[in-house]
Amino acid sequence: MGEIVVAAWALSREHGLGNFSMRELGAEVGMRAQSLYGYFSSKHEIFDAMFCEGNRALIAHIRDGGGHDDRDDDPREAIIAAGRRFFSFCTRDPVRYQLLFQRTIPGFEPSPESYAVARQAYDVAVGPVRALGLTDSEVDLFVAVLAGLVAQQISNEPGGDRWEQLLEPALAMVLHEYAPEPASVSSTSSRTTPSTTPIMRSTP
Amino acid sequence: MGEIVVAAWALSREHGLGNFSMRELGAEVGMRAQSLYGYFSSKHEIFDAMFCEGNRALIAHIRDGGGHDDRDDDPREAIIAAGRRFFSFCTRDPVRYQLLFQRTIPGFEPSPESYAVARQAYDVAVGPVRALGLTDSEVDLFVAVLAGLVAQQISNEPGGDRWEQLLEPALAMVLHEYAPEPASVSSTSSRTTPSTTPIMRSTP
DNA sequence: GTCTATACATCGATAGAC
DNA sequence: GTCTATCGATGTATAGAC
Repeated sequence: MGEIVVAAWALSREHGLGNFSMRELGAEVGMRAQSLYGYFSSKHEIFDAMFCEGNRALIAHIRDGGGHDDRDDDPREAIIAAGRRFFSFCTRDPVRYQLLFQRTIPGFEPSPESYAVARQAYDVAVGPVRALGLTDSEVDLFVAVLAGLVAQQISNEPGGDRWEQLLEPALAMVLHEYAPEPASVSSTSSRTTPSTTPIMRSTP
Repeated sequence: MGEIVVAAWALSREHGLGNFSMRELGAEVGMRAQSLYGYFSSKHEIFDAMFCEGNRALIAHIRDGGGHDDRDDDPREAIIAAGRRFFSFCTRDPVRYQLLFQRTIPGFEPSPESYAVARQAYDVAVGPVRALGLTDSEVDLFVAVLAGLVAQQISNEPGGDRWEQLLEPALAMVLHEYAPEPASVSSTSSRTTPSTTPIMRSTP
């Protein structure tokens, strides 16, 4: 059962997401295609198991992705660190990224159970940003910037670091623009509010 | 020939990108599936024609997307305007966006001819940002922010404006952070360099 | 639980007649 | 140029032996 999902990931990384036949997948685990239907009632159910497992892996990767760092006590450093972990999670396995965030398999919709895991993963990933007390719109902007960097890296230079190098300055830019200055070091800054008008959203 | 491509777009918008059979496409233009091979030697060649046409449409949309505006004399306003045009181009036709920028059709690679059009479209779209004299990395950041907003809008709220509303503040943020102040209005600003260190890139 | 065997509709694609 | 005929492969499904 788990072995089938592992083989499905392997074949997807080899030939592209979902580009494997049931006969091929069966051969990979020493079965005929028909026997797979004893475990999954359709190919989409296999995708659903992959989707669920991928989101669980994201949760684990964000949570324990590098042990505790003293700098995590600084919420800004925690955000950068979480961003790095999310970025590496996506770029190190573009096929998984495609299944989890692009969802391009025709007709595939995750089951309610798997979708709940995906929502949980989102909450975990976005936690450090929320902890800063930003508005929903500002959280949206954070996530969009990170998503944009990931998407550009994967589609334009898979395996490279051209956009990964922009991660820290980009997140620092958003922090600099929208997060209140930390009440430490020095209070010489005369500015306590964001330098631009707060972002307004129409949909609450 | 053009009629076939039009029908391919229509079917893709109806059933998802590429989710049409040659038989279905043939029926749409009053042919049998086999006759389509007199115009295109494979289904991928149809995708290539769609890809090429989509990029030509992008070039046209960015160039004449709203007549001349006096504010276009201000390079910052020109950037915001170009960003808006790119955003609307993508969100108004998510299937086209998927073909041009996600490229999720298994095994499809655009021909060199079509890819050249795509590069030209990129140059046109990014022109206003380049005109500001930013580094390549800063241009990358601009594009990534815009790409992230588009991706989030399309995948999380197609037809809505939750991320579209972030477009102007987001681009203003990048301008505020990386572009020198315009030499107009007042010179009271003591800051003439970006507030953070310039972005460095490893790959030249 | 997995096998063999068989089936069906559909797919992209090709060959050859007209 | 468009057709008929046909190909191998696919996802899905069922029946029955071991």
